Amino acid sequence: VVLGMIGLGAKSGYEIKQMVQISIRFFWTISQAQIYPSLRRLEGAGLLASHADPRNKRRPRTFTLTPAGSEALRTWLIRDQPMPFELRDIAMVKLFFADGIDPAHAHSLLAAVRHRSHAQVAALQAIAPTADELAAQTGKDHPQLTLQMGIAYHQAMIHLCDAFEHSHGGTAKGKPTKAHNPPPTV
Amino acid sequence: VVLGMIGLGAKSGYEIKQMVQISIRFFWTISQAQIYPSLRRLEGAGLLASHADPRNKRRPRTFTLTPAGSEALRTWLIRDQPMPFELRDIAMVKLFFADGIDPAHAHSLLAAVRHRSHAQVAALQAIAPTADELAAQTGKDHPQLTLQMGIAYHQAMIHLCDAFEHSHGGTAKGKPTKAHNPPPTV
DNA sequence: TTGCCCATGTAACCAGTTACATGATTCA
DNA sequence: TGAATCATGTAACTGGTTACATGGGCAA
Repeated sequence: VVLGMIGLGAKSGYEIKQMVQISIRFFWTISQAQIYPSLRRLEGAGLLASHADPRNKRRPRTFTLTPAGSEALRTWLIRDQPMPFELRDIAMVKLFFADGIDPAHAHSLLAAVRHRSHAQVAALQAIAPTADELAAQTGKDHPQLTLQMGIAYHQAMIHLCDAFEHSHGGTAKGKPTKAHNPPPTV
Repeated sequence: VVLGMIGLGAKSGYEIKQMVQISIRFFWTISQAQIYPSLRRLEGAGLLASHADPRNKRRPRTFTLTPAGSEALRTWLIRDQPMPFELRDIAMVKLFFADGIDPAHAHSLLAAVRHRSHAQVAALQAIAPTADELAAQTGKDHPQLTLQMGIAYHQAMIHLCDAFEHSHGGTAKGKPTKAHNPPPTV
């Protein structure tokens, strides 16, 4: 990820963090505390070159890919390696066990899940213009693809929440509707 | 998860592991090495009671929920807590950066992702009968819901892979088609 | 001159994993 | 009697996090 983001134009650790935040955070996160040690390791391995601004020491060191770094990134990308799919979602765990609680609470759990997916869709759609712009200007359209995958996932979740609710008596009259609920924590 | 699985009828650590494997492993995993210490901790906290078979020491100790354990599970399920969505998917990371590699390799990466989702859908559909049976016999249908969510996710991935490929020249003739590729590692 | 954002760095911790070790039971 | 499966247990590691610390530049 670090090499990839520098390949896409990130120059400092700080910018890497930001780019992750507005691009791949839906399916990959990286904490700031990992980035700086990684940069040093990659530089030590000859995959990155840093150019410190001599006028001051604290301003962002700018990193660029060395030829070896470009090559390492490329070979990693094309490598046919196992790609395990790892999802950890407490919401789904709770939903799975939700037959053990009363229908009212199960209903608001479902509402919380739906609400969360709504929020995720909104957050992802907010960065869509950036991806579209990138595609229009440079032809790089894979970021659009991964973004759409994120959106599609949460739209599917919302759809299934709705379908499940309808199959359970439609307007649950014994229950406060979601509109009156305090917004569930996400 | 441990309390929940025992609530659903798992009696031993071994059975918990198995139940996770055939139910929630799509969105939550738990390694065997965690389970036994957890069981002891939960028993120490008075949430579980164990009944060792006196005739031999190695046979599965059977655990049951104490009233306090039932209550703890229930309050956890209805608790309005943050439910962060955590996905880590190397495949999506590679796809995101795939504009940096040549179209042929990008294409086979896409094929690998599609193939993986196909496999996931198949694996999930294989356990659908179990969930259906549970719903028919006991009325517990939330496991069906979470299962469908897993399936829907991967179907959406497959759909987007196809759409993306079509938008990129349809039958990529410069490329071996997926049918001729060795099955990509997953 | 205060406060906020940019930017880097690190110590301490921790959840969870891999790998290994062991023993009982069942079945061919 | 040997292999496979059921079943439990633990040591060692590790990838990653939180929290804290620092310091420069800029704008009100």
